[in-house]
Amino acid sequence: MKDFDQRVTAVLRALGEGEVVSYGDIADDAGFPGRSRAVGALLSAAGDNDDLPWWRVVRNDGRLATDPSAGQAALLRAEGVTVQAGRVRDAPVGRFRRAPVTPRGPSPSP
DNA sequence: TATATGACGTTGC
DNA sequence: AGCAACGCCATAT
Repeated sequence: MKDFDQRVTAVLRALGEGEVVSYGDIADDAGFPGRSRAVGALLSAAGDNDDLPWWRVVRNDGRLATDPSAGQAALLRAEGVTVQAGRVRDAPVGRFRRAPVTPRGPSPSP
């Protein structure tokens, strides 16, 4: 196991409920800035490994990582994250590392 | 070893 | 806001 994998895995396991981060943020926190794509490859290799909260990982734009078939939207909603049109809305778009999820219902009036 | 592919990110239009 | 092109890194063939 490479240090990269070990680090990324640790960061993922450190995430809590409703905490959504992007690939780039994970790589950055793991100490490997710029390897966002490598994180995706790692999760891809992990596959159905439930030990890793892959569903809490989204794109930097807030869009879901995998296809809707993966059920990532449902998993995120189960943790209190608001997903609309395949996109996370509980966090500021751009760089939302450990975005604090606002547990509330339908109130889209920022 | 070289080429192609992809669970990404940024920039430009 | 959305879409296309380029760049970057790791795997697979």
